[in-house]
Amino acid sequence: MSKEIVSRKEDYSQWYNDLIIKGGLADYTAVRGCMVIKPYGFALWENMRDVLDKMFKDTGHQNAYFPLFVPKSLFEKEEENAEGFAKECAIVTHYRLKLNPEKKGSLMVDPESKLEEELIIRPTSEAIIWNTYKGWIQSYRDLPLLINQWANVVRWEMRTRLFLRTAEFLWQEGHTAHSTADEAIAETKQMLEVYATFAEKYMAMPVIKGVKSPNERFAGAVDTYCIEALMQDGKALQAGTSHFLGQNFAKAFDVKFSDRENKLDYVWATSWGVSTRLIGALVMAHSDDDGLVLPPKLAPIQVVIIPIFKGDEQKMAIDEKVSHLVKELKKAGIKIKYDDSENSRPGWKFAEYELKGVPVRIGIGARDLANNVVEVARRDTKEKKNYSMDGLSESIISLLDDIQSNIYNKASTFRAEHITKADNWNEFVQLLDEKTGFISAHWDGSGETEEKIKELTKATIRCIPINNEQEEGKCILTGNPSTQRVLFARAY
RNA sequence: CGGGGCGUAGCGUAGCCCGGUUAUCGCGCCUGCUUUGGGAGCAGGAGGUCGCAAGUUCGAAUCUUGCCGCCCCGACCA
Repeated sequence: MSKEIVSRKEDYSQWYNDLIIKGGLADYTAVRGCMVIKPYGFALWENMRDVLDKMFKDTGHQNAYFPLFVPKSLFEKEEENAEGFAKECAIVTHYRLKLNPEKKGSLMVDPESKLEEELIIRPTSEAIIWNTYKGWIQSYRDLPLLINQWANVVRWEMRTRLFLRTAEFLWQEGHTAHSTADEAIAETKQMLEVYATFAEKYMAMPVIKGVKSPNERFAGAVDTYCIEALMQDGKALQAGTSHFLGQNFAKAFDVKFSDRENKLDYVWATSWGVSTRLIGALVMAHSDDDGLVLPPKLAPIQVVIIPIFKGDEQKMAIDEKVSHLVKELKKAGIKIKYDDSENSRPGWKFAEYELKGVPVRIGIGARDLANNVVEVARRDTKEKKNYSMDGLSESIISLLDDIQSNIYNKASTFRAEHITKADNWNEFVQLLDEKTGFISAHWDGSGETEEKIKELTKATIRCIPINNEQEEGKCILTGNPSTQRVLFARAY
């Protein structure tokens, strides 16, 4: 019973923490603001990573790796970017410790070891990468340069939250260089599509594709494209970003190329990334009061088999039958676990795998052997049904597909119900407070108005949706003329 | 850095206001038996610098002061 989780309605934050800690994904550590990702959580990340990595490679990208440390002089070259991250950097100033003469058994920073130049632990890698690209790019023949890196980064946030905002997190960051603005913009949009496809097809999480307002734009970008997801508490979550960087970094790092006419020009850049935050999004998008609900396409365990038996004789008969089933299901490409551990009883296992979000559970006992059936329980609806053992792999595959689309549809319905139009200020505030979710409203396009709305309501412009419908209207706050609605929400 | 709260076994906690035997209870853990189709039952057992330091006192988990750490709310943010 110690593993019971707090209900979502009672305490949303506690519910979220319980899901992650008791579901076995991650835990806090001794390090401030950092977490340890446990094997089950990491297996989930690996599955996500594998899918994304393949999508990147299918769109012509290659992986590489750049240093963790960024010398301060490089870091500060692109001013806007440096300023944007200045307040959340971890900095290496020394390289050696020594015994503390005043306190036996303790160490102190050796003042003699002060670095001539401080090293910034990357909060993002544009600086170190563009400094490297300078040496790689001379001609249009070297372009486009399409590189991705899987790495960890550090952002010294004031307040942290498992997966959503930790001091250190894992991510991928793509950094590309192009000979024309159009090509770079096309790349930015292409990667946004990749992210959206991943979120919807694999995470079963509907997202809105859009462009950030100038206030919310990535420091150093010309345009920031994003995918925005909606969580079950009605708050929005930025799930991925793709930036068109213009020539800002090329100019800051002096990266020029000769075009076909032998004219020198700065290259055009993009960067794009998603992080372990996606795990937080996944957790919040689908889970319920019984625990995690993981989409079959990403679940580390898709099917768990639990034997129910009295005595060794029954156990052996079940083992024998299950070994054939496991072989059959594995052959069909299903990630399966047979939990025949005798340390815990069936009821405990049922609850445990529900907590862990395993999409399908198969129960098998002496009774089932006699009838040539298994009991199949699906995590999303908690429905239980007997399935014939004959052709089990086919029926399980179609069940997994069904679960995948069911949880997508559920999230999709929820989101559709939580995008609401507001046409005046009172309505806007009331919707934010009572209905939550995305509010579609007119905005006069000014940064001050956006800032003011944020101050008054804590809502920010999540994005201006791509291919947004143009419509005459009046700004929700100022009444100034507006040409389109944008999406507001309170966000993580 | 501002406002609030908390630190007692691996986890969650009672006791603190009003100082007094051997620090409470639940989960978990260990041993044994019985169990096993929705988080098992019984019996026995192990496990504690009561966050740290100083002070008051015959006596401190409890009172005082200082420090440290954590959580929540705000500013910041993928």
